[in-house]
Amino acid sequence: MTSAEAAARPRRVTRRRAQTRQRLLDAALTVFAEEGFGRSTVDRVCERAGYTRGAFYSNFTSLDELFLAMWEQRSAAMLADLRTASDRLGTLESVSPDEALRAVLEVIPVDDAWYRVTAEFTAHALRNPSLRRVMAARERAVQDTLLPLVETALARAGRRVTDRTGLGHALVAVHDGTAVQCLMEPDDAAVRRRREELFRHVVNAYSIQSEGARHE
Amino acid sequence: MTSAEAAARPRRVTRRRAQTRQRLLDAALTVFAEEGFGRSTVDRVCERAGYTRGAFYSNFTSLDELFLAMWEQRSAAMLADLRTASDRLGTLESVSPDEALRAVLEVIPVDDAWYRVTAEFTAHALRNPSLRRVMAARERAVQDTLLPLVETALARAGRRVTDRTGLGHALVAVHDGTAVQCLMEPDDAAVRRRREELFRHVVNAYSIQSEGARHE
DNA sequence: GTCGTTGGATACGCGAATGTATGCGATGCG
DNA sequence: CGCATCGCATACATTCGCGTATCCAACGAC
Repeated sequence: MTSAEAAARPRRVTRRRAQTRQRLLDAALTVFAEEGFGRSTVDRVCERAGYTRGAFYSNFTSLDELFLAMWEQRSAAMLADLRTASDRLGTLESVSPDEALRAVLEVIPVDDAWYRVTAEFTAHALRNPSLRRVMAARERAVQDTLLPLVETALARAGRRVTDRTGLGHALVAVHDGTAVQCLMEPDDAAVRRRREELFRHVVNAYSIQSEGARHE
Repeated sequence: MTSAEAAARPRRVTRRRAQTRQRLLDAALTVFAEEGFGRSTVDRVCERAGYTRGAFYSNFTSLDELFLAMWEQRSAAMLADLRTASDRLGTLESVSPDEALRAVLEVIPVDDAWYRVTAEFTAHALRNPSLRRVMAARERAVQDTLLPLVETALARAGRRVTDRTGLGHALVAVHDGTAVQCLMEPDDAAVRRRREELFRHVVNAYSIQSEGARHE
């Protein structure tokens, strides 16, 4: 319901149709990552997916629509992974904040292609009010998924979050900022360690030792 | 020396030439911010600058070259501003960390057009090894300028930085991450407050009360 | 199997952007 | 003041990408 494609005519989605649509979406990720969204063309996406432009225009009306659809699909998948990990961690008895952090960072891998696309999408959204709203909604969803997990892990370590919204935004900002750094120097393990370190610091800074908790 | 244009033939740079070159650079910022780098064309940049394509090809060989030149010029200017502010703060007697933070944040305004371009450039650099090196160098320069300033301000508050490189990278990451948030919701003052708050937290997290200092 | 429908390929015309080649006024130099 | 070079405009050929219209094959219902 988030995207606008629901407004089109209610075309019956057959299996065949769904497959080519998906292949186009997958190809789009690769092509956008390689060429950049602005320099990408319908031709290239189709070529990569193994179709011709006829298939494209039968499934999408513009590159923008494909881009948005792809981004929404991929980030929804990422969010689902996050929820799964969150549930899994929730059932465990003892989870240290460090373990929780590691688990989250594993689920949200700093994938090269995906982050390139995200960077493009961000730049694109800065120019497009409706895309801005999409991104804002996504950020809220991420926070809603992430915060309970973080709070649970912290609670087990005897800490309580002081500023929920502050922490939520901080986590997203830190993720975005450090992800770029990781991709800029992909072979430097130190960058990733610093990333983790920064997350730890931030989580600590936005929480305090809760009164009833005994230390260690 | 950072860019590669020095490899061209040593063309005498007359005043006239420098002017049109500069106007093209200025126009590029606007156009790239409005249309996105990928969607920008030589035509549009020239139109905006008040020239024709002849002028462009007389000064640059490609849009990529113009983009890089523009980015380097603007970020060099920003760095110069930062140094100026740093020097000015250095001469003052008492500067609280908060004041220093404010001063720095004012010098690095989250300018809409500029940050859109930065986002584009980042995305572009993620795809281009040589641009990556340029960005990495720039980040190092920012850190080299910023860290002394932060350390001085902290020292006056009786604090000492524990992990310089960690703090440097953290500051850049936080800036990038929060700048996006500020631009996504430009009218929301709360976002900017959270940004400042996060900076404070990070600076605190990467420093400790130094031994010889008396509190207040 | 037959027929209607659907999915995608092919063919076409068009506009836009590119890069180059050439022309011409402006500018600097003696 | 005249000449040579410079700087930008103009003209041109070409390529590229788009969107549509049409066609053919695969599929599904019965």
